[in-house]
Amino acid sequence: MEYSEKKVQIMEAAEKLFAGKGFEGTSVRDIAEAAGVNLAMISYYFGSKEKLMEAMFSYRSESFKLQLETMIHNKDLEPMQKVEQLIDQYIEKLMNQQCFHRVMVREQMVNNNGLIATQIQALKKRNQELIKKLIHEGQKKGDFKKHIDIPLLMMTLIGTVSQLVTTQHYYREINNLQSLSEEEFQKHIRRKLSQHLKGIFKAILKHED
Amino acid sequence: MEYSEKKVQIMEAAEKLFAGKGFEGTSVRDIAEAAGVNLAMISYYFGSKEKLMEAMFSYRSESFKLQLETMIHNKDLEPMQKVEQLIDQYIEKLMNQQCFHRVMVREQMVNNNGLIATQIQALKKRNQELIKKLIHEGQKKGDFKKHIDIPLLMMTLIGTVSQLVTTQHYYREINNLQSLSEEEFQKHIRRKLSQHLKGIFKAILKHED
DNA sequence: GTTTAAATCAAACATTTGTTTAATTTTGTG
DNA sequence: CACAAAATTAAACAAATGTTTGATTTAAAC
Repeated sequence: MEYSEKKVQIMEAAEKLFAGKGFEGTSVRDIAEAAGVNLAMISYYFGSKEKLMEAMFSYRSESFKLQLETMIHNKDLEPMQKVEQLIDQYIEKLMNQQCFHRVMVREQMVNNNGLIATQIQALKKRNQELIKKLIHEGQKKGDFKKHIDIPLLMMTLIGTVSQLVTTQHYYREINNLQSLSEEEFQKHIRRKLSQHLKGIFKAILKHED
Repeated sequence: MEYSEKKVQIMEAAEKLFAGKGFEGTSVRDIAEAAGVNLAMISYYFGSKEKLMEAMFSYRSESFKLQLETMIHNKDLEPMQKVEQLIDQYIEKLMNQQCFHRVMVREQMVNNNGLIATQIQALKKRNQELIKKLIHEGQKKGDFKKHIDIPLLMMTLIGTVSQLVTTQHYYREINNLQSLSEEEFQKHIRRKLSQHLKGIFKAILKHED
């Protein structure tokens, strides 16, 4: 599907609303108003509300993929450095697309076997493969421990970032960070998260217990 | 509010539906049918759909609280043992109330300042206080490191469990666990999670880096 | 400038929504 | 049994929903 300016306009408005109020909680009229287009344009361009959601998903999925292919084959980086880059990339992607992430969190809770579930599954599988390669490489080099539960490790990476993104207002309050500007706060989160997760990964991948 | 048998019947049906399709995605007629009561009974008992949600939330919140008060003051347990019990209790609560948890995940994403947001905030604060006490005790005894970011640590605990609960079908597939019965699979998850999180906590609380 | 297709619009469409009504049945109490 | 309160029901309600229609405007091509 090609994305005309108007289409993108609608998809981005829809994304924001879906993130805040959910798919069912957002009316087509809400979307039309937020996008500044006539109500009928949504059916005209996408066919239906459901198909708008699918289109938005495809649109965002593309830019949500981690860009690791070249980095992975870089011989100048230690495995641990690569893992750290993976963590930072993941944080970056997720923090930069918080709305889309919220939509994804909602969607993956319903185990429908529609187009969107398939897309989420594909995204997950792709990232899982990448980190698997990375860790196996480190194990072969003797840098990492044997017997690492990679899916569980991914749960911790994704889960921690996701939890912070979806409940950041709590985090902000509990840490008395209201004085920070929104931008400063976002930077603060990224730095903290990066540090925290790298520590966890290092411990799991390297330390003996 | 007192919970008559019929009220509980309705709340539990609603919980299950809200978990699967969200609040807005569930119609009052859906709930009535699932609970086996007449449509009008929901307004009759609860006043409105919104108030039913709030009632269900209060009802479930009560049994969702961690029971740690007595354990915390037990002098026979090492701080690390207490942390491990905290982890296991958290896993237990969340795995036993997966539907309610899903509803909570959805709700805490919308930063409304209604009754439900307040209840979630209270729950979080309570658990946060408990673990704070626990960790400070361990630090005083010299068992744990100084400078631990407790809120972030909670993000990892809650986030990891939550991520696994909300995407367990994906986890099951990637690990080729389809042959297990549902019950066996749930047990498998608990064991794995417990082991995994205890390792992380131990590393963060004890290891120097 | 005319023609043709695409884009935009207000209005209408049929359903579904949450809630209320008013009548009926059940239950508990004397 | 008689009576009152509570519980249950089918029907109706207005409002909101996603989608379609048919007319009108804009844009592009010749």
